[in-house]
Amino acid sequence: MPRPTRASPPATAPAASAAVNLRQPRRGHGRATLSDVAAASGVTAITVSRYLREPQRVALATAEAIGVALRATGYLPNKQAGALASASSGSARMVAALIPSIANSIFSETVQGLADTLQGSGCELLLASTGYSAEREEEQLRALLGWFPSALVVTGRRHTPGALALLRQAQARGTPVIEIWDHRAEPGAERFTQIGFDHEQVGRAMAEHLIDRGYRSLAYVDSGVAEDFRAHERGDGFLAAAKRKRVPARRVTAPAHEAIEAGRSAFNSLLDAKGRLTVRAAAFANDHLACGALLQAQARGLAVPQDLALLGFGDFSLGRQLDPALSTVHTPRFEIGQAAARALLQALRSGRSAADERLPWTLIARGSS
Amino acid sequence: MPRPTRASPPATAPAASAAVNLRQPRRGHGRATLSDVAAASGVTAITVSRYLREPQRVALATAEAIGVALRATGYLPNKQAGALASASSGSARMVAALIPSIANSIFSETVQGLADTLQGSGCELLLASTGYSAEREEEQLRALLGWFPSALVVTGRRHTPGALALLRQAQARGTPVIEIWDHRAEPGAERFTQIGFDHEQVGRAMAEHLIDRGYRSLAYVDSGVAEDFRAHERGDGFLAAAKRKRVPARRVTAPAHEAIEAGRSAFNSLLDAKGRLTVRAAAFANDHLACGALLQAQARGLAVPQDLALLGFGDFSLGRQLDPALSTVHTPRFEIGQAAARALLQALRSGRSAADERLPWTLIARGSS
DNA sequence: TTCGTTGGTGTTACCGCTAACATTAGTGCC
DNA sequence: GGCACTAATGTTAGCGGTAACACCAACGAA
Repeated sequence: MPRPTRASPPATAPAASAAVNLRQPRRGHGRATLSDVAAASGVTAITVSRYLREPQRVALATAEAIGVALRATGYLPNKQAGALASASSGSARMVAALIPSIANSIFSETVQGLADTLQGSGCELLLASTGYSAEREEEQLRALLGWFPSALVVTGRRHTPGALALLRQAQARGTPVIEIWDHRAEPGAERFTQIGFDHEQVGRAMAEHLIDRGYRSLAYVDSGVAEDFRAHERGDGFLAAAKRKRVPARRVTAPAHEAIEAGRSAFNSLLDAKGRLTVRAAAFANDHLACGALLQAQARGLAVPQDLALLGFGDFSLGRQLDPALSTVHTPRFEIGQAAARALLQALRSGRSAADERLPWTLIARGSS
Repeated sequence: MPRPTRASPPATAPAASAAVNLRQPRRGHGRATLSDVAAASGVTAITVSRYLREPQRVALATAEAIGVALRATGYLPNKQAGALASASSGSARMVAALIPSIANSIFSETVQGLADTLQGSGCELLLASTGYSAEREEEQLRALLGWFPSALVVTGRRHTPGALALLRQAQARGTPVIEIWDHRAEPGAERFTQIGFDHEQVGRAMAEHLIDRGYRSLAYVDSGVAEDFRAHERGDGFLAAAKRKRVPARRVTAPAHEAIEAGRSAFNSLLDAKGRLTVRAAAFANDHLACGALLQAQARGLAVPQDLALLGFGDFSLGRQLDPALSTVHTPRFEIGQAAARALLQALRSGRSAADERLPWTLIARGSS
């Protein structure tokens, strides 16, 4: 019995005093609120609020009464209100993530890693995809920021000036900002936490692998998606490494349509006017392209890797099943999501910004190179 | 220094007027608010609010002043506050989606369809994955409901009693609830909008296809994930159709690990003690399983489809590239997301609950059957 | 006794925004 | 001129919750 009669003021006095307030009430949405629970358990709203946040601070008897009332009313806290009342310090948190494409298995696994790790931490995931467009990224970022996310996850380190300003503001206010899938030690001013790896370095490793295997005429088949910056950077690294080793190498760009099909057509750009191969080995922006090229090469009667060596990127299941199996670069796509979630939870807890994390990738030589 | 002197009232009093309200203000988060914009443009907050929602209702001169102030302050509306103030009627909307697994390409494309179609409609996507667990679904649902989403998208029509109650409550309050990936004309009480197709019917079609091709001894290789209800239902339909046609058929269950590998082991359960095939044709819960089995069969020197016919489900890219290409059922995975988004936007606009939608699938006979 | 402490709870104000209603100035019309 | 009517803006009171502070009884120490 938490409280005796209490002052008992002119409680709920009808008729008398309240000549005021004949205004139409703003009907709620029908869900139980804190006050409903409070009324049902004979305390005030703040006590229920305390019970929910720090149960050990209310008396045992009160706690039990509140517990009963909570169950009876089926109360679910309104996180909008909670977040509004205690900007950021509350436990009602939302993480906004922006990724180029959800359907792409690369990113879907990253999102899964994020979602799994966020699970149970009291953070919900607000997701948007940018379609590899920096403008869309800015637009979406603006939309997501309206919800006052407690942390931001964006893909890559290239953003429009507008997006960059928004991200910097958020960071300045103490909202962790994490860039995933990229990691580049750049000097420059205030940066964001990066969780990923260096794509130029991967490109170099790809070139070196092919050169080590003895191929002396190379191509990098780049992604047809103009704003797939990471693929382009791998290409930069590839060409730079080839140049350093004085091995001829060129870059061709695949068409932008469905990737396996694009790989098939990309194969043709490795041929000269008479249909003869112009290179001995090719590296690709992703496994789908590489698989398309592999299938096309075989369809034209070429032997892989004798006539043409192929190297992919991503380690998708398809490549493992072909014959020869595709040599490729395995990327920590799930782990990037996990690490981002861990970093951001850590940052939220500690109040300090999260540390960069460089995640390992591996070049897996299978039959195609 | 947790607390200042306190008790000593005139403490730190700035002498003059305000003897009241020496309470510490609840510092905001540093972002510009409506009042900031209002102050900067010489009007009150409500006018700015009106300008943002119904620009034609403020005078031209005022509108211009506000426009300038908006840009100067870099104002971004706080959607939490907006949603709180105008429960549901506001344009700040959030759609909560619950899917079994984001990494699974089936669902990731559906999420992409959802996200793409929601894009620009002023709805943001709040996403959670359940890992194919009904309990986790309920838990996540509870968490997501805290944000008062304007609409709910859940996968399938099987839910825990608790989740069902929550969904029904939400629906009763006017929140559209959409079940995707399933469509089953069941009598029963108040149902939710369903957007998908009938899995039992697909299962029947799979059996009939194999029987039409002349196979007279069948198996359905079910998903090892206990709560992949839709896969089980396809199995039910498969066995029922076989029974009706008096063709022997049995169900085996694949192990729950990585799907291609699981398919390889599932293949073994089609053999008898002496390693001889016990069936002439097998249908699978998904393409990954089927591909694994196909590769394993070929590895053991069997001819597909002469010795064993195989039929998958899902139409993943891998199956198209194998030799023989995998016969399968193509599903409208992207379209389901699109249709769900369209339906829910429509429901939000009209205030009426959305109509069911049965989406088409197709059985594609390729080389493996 | 006196007073400071502590545990448990209530009061007030406010987060940022919008619904409902109020107010003011201008307009057209008899 | 008086009056209803509209356009433009303001005032007030919330939405549902929590921070800051106030209050009070029970208790222990001086």
